[in-house]
Amino acid sequence: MPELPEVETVRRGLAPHLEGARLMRVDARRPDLRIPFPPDFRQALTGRRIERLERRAKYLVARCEGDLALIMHLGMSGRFSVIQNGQIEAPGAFVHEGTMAQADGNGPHDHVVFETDAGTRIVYSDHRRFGLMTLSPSETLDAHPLMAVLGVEPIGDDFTPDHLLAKLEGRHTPIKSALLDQKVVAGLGNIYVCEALYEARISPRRSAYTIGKARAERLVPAIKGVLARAIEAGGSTLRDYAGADGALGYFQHSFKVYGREGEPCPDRDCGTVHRIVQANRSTFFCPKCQR
DNA sequence: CGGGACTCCTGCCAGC
DNA sequence: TGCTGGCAGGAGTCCC
Repeated sequence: MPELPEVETVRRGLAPHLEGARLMRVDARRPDLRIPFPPDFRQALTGRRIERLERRAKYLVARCEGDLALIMHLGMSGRFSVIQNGQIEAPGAFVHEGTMAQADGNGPHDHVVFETDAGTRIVYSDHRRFGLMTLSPSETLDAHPLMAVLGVEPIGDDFTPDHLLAKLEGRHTPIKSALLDQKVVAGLGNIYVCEALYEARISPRRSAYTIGKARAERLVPAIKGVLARAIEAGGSTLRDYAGADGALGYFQHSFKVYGREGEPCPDRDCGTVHRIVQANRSTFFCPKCQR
């Protein structure tokens, strides 16, 4: 369940190890994750230098020399471990169900191993295999089918109340579902949508097209604020990382409503946090103050 | 064509 | 105690 802030935290943790490094060895231990690895995956990447590690929505993109981009998605359980001199030096990036042992590259869920010219091993583990890795020409990355459908970045200047209103026009789906649609805004997941709607005091059940200007002007800053604080928390986790368990991710943060069914409305103490199911996903909200 | 249901996958945990 | 079924969900696909 990494959402935008967790992916950004992973990017910041991996960038020092990947940017400027050359991949000396690339090993995919199985034919696929959520989608098959490209047939030339290993061959195309081996020997190539990575210039930049970028993030687009929940995707990581390694921009390589020679017009090649490596597109990566963590799915729900994807994580990276960085191993230097046989020791795990940097966080494994993301753990969401308790604490798992750091990947050493030999575990049953260690699916991809990169080795750089600095002698660093970067191991991608993903026990549910909802993640993916694929390749694209770098120059036409935005036209890649996975990228072309994505809406604007919620933390960017293009994400404004007016932009959101235009995207929601005519959409009769609940606002909760609309915000999970990566075409509307790219990078939100179940948890931060619940949190942002709570902060903006908007009911997750409200039809998207009825949001209106005033609510949109609360919702957009709420989304940006929730994400910014989560990125900040991830950053401090990275800085503080000192060889503990390497766990990064949601469960270092605390949420106001997500997972808090039955608890009192934390900010306004006006009601109780309820859990409902929308589009097969749990939604947590306070029916008293979210309208 | 919009929108909801379904699907992939595996670890975990409540409940019997 | 040990098994089982349900649940978690990102995002593509399918169907009404």
